[in-house]
Amino acid sequence: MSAPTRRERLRTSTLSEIKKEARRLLVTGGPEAISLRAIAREMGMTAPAIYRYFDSLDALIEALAGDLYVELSDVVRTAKADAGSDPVEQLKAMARAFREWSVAHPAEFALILGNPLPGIVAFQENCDDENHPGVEFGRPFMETINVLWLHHPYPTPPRSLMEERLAAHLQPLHAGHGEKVPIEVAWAFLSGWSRLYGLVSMEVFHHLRWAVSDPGALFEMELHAYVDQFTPHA
Amino acid sequence: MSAPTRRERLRTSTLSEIKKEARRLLVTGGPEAISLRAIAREMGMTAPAIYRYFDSLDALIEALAGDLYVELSDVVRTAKADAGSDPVEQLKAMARAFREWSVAHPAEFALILGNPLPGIVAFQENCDDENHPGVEFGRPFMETINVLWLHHPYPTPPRSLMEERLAAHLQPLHAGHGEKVPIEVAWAFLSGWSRLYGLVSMEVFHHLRWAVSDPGALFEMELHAYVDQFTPHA
DNA sequence: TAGGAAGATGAACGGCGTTAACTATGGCAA
DNA sequence: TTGCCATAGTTAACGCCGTTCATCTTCCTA
Repeated sequence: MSAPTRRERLRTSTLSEIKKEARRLLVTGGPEAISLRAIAREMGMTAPAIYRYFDSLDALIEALAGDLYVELSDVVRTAKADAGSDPVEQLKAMARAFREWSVAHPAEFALILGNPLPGIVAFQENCDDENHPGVEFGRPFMETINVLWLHHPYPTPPRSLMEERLAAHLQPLHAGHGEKVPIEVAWAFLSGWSRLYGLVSMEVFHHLRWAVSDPGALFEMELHAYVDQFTPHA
Repeated sequence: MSAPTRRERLRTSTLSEIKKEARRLLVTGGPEAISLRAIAREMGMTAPAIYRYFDSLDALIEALAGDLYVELSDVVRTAKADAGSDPVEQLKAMARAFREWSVAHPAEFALILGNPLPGIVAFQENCDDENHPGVEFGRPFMETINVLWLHHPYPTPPRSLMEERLAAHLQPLHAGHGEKVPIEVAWAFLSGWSRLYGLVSMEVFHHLRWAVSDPGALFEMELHAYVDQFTPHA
């Protein structure tokens, strides 16, 4: 726990400058515009020097993806914290925060939540770790839905269906989020997340252009329909 | 309407061989593995020769994407035709066919339904044409949901919400599918398609690995939940 | 049968990731 | 203070890539 030496300070500074430049390229030219030579050029260095900091371009991209996951997780977590104490409002705030970040950062979204590049595949491999960024990202959603379930149960598919189709295949989720996640919570989470992801992903990738001129409005409608299942009806 | 000349026959044959080879590269190495030089090498040609057939690599990829859209549309249409006359069964068959094609052809899925490459962006631009492959792909879904709605209305979000959030922004959809699509059908289609897309996309891109070991089972459960809304309950 | 269009070629330009050999430098131990 | 060595950075090179240009061959047609 000693103060970092001068060498160490320089090293971490260069390291983050590399990633900053990589992100700039990502934003301006998409994932495949990230190149060691362009990064080095912009930094006044030569490309091979970067190999002192990353094993390969893929490793750099993987590290960048990790950072982005953390950034997105923070955005979502902050939105939840600012949303008051009503779990339904928390859920809406998190979903909106996720969409807004994604729409505002399409290239970053593409990198971590789109078609995985070679460098990203490895990133997804060991996600059974409970500290993996992906797991961390899902946690606030899971917790909120858990609160909702404990507060007043919402309708779910028949238990028999959930047992057969879901409970038998949840080892990875339990590894990250603990064994005590009720099957109903796991269902509501996965069902909701896939809807959220589908909608946002289609908007970010312009796969809704042919149908709708204001994806944000469609999102709000679907969000309304989703949280509606959690509010008991007369 | 005359018989194709020898030149023309050779040309179309070379053209489709190029695309065949491009797809082989796509499948074995992902979208960014498609390269003119590799295609030419495999065909016993040199790279510049391909410029007689396509303006650029991006144009080739765009053409390939068009073919793949048609292939996927055919798969879905065939599944519908083989599913009998019950619209709910038709819907399930189409959804399953979509998933199966996607899981079996992850690289192709990534190309046409994932993070758009530069060459794909142009492909998405003029999708207000009613013959655009994307519109064509959605048509059998839309038609089936339309039949369901006419047969016996299913529950929807409040009309006021649909009017405000959806009806005002449906010009593109109406351009492709006609003005007469009821708002309830548009809603059920978009809602269902985004769920289907989200789930399949996450499975294909391995974004469910951290949660579920058998995405197919989750898919079946969600499909069940989705079509359930179309079957009137006592 | 002459000529022009279409198909294909080789060379070249600038870009890329990556490796290898080499140089300069900062910080620590003797 | 001196000597050393790990660390950071360099240049040069290899083999990919898309693309352009000038050139050559082949086929079809007028």
